[in-house]
Amino acid sequence: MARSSTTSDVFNAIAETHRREILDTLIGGEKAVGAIVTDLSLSQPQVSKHLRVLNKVGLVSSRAEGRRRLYRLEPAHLRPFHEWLGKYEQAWNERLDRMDDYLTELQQQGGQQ
Amino acid sequence: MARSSTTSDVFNAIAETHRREILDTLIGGEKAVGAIVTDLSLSQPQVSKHLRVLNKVGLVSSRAEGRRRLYRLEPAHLRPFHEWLGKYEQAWNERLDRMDDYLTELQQQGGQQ
DNA sequence: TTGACACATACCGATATGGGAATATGATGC
DNA sequence: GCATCATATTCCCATATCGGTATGTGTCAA
Repeated sequence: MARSSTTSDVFNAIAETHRREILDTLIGGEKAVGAIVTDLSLSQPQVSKHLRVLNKVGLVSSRAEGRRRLYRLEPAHLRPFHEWLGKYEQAWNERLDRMDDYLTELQQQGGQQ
Repeated sequence: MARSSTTSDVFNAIAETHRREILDTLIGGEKAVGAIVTDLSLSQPQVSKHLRVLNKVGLVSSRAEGRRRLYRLEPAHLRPFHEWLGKYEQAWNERLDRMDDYLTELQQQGGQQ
């Protein structure tokens, strides 16, 4: 059965490292598929497929320019994340003291590497 | 091969609907496994396994109390997600005008249902 | 029309995942 | 020790997903 709710929801869309990288590279602005391919050193079909997923959930949109296809970020569709995360802000603040532990932990990890 | 980076990162952990529900139900405070099972109408092994994943990425912690095991939320570990989202705030603001389109879209969807 | 270029799709194999059923572990009370 | 309760773990199957390779589709130039 695997991941019950299929890839067509936003949370699954960003679960993939490569897809997040694609989104990251689009922060700068519109980009053609080929540009993403060279930027991230991924295969062309790989990129096309990931873009398809991102497009399905609305995180990117595309427009044709000649024989190229320009993709752009649609940050408004990051909204579900903001809203979901918002629910945790209170709990977050209530246990802000624990944050220190976490940061220390991070530093230790960084030092170990 | 499937999901290349395995379930051991926060993004994958929150990609699952049931895991998000479990996190949601823990916002109120510590809860025993059995309580989660009845609250969400999931099977006990299902809950245990999801908790295991959430625990691995640090989103929850557990403590034993008698023969029960109480899980609590560790919101500080949502930080990677929070930071990732932060990168998009600028792009977000730059294209705040598009937000209107999105909201309109939402309203239309709501009206159609 | 033909060929090159840019991208999308289809098909396939390997792998990982979620869920169910059964069982193991561990604590409690008798 | 023994039975019971609460939870964790194991085994198994069905399915989804990622990536590669090959091919389709559409656009431009000559």
